[in-house]
Amino acid sequence: MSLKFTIEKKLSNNRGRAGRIETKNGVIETPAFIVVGTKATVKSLTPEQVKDLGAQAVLANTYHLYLQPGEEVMKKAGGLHKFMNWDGPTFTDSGGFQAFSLGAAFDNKVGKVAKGKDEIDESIFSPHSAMAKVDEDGVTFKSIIDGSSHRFTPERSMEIQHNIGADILFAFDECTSPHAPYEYQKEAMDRTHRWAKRSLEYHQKNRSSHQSIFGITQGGRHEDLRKESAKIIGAMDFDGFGIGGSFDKEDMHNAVGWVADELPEGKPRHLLGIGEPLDLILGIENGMDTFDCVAPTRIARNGAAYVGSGRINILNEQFGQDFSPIETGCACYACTHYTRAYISHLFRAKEILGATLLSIHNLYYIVNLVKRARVAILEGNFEKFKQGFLSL
RNA sequence: GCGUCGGUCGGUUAGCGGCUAUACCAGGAGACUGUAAAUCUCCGGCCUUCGGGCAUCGGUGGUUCGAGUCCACCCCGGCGCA
Repeated sequence: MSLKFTIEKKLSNNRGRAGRIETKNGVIETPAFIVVGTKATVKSLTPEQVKDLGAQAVLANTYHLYLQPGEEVMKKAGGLHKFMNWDGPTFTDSGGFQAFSLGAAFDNKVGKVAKGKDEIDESIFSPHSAMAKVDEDGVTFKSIIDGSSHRFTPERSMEIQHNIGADILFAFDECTSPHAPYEYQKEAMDRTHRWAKRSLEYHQKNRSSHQSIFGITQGGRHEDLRKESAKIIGAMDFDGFGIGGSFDKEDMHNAVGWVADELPEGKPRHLLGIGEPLDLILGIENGMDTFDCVAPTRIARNGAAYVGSGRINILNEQFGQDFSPIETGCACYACTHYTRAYISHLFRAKEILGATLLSIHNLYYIVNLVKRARVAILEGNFEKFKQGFLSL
C-alpha cells in the first residue's frame, strides 16, 4: 500500500479526527478540502494560484480526461501532475458521478442533494437518459463533446485512471438520484459493490506503485442501505473510502455518521462532492477526512462569493459602488488587493479576471474553513469553533 | 417643396388583417454540492379579492365582425431629387 494515513488526534465526544495522508507526491493534512480540477485545471486559476491560496491537492475526472485529451496523451505527458504542473497529491474520480449527472439528472435537472424529504419526487426519476445508460456490466456514455458513444466498466475506468496517473483513484460506482425509489437505491448500491470488487481486483493487478484506490459507499438517504454499504465496502482491501451518492440536505451529517461508524477507523474517508460551509463542518464532526466540491469555483464564475456564514452576489446593484473588499478581514489575494466595486465591474464587463478573483476568494474561504477545523481539533476546541461558525 | 423608405420595451428587432405582440442585448433578482455550467431560471405598462381584469405598436380619424398590420391626414427621422 503506497498511501500512509495517520490519525493525529480524535474528537473526544464525536467521530471527527485530524490526521495526515502521505502520498508519493506530498502530504495532505486532514481534514482537508480537495480542490476540483475536472479537466486537469482548476477553472480560471493557475496551479500557482491554487497553491498560494492554501490548497493541498486537486481532483480531476476520468470521464472528462478520457474524452479530452485522451488517456494516451495523459500517459505520454508523464501523468496528471506533470501534465497540469500541479506539484502535490492528485485524485481522479472514476466517472461514476457521470452515471448520475449525464443519466438520471440529465433530463430533470436535479441535484444530488435534495432540500428535504418533502422535495423527493419519485415521478421525476428515470435511471437512464440518452446520455448515459447503466447496465450490470458498466455504463454506456455519450460524449458531451461530440455525442459519440463510449463504454466504461469498472476495469476500464481503472485502466484509464492508471494511465492518467493520479495518486488516489476511486473505484467505479453508480451515483443515483435522490429521487430514486428505495428499490432502485438498493439495486444501484448492490451493483456498486460488485463494481467495487472488480475495480479493486483490476487495480491490484495493474496499478503503478504510487497509486492508491478508494472504494465508494452508496445507499442514498436510507440508514439501512448506508450502513450495509459501508460494511461491505469497508471490509474490502481499499486504501481509503469515498462516501458517494445522494443525500437529504437536512440529514446529510447523520448519513455520514452512519457510514463513518461502519468504516475501518484507520483509513481515510473522503466525502465526495460535498463542500458547502456547514456541510463541511458537520462532515468533519462526523468523521470525514477529505472533501471535494465544485461549488466554490462554480458559484465564483457565476458571481457569488462566500462571506461570513452566507453568500453575496457580486453583480447586485449595491456592490457597484462598494469599495470594500469581498469580505473585510479576509487575507486572500483578492480581498487584500481588490474591491467589490472592481470585481462587480469585471463581471458586468464580462472580463475573466472577475472569475479568477472570486474563485481565489471562495477557495481560500473553503480551504481555510477546513484548515481551521483541523486546528480546532488539534487544539481541542472544535465545539467552540463549530458554535462560532453557527453563530455567524 | 417633391419622391421614397421607415417609426413596435432603455437599445436592436420579429410580426405584413385574427386568438396571449416576438426574440436578443442592456437592467433587476435568484439558483448552483464527486463540473453537461464564465451556466440556468424568474422579473420587467397599470390594477388585482391572485382566478384574473384593463391597456399598449408616433398621433388623429377611417375601412372592417376584427387593425401593430389596410386607407387618409398630421408629426418625426433616413435617403434621393430640387
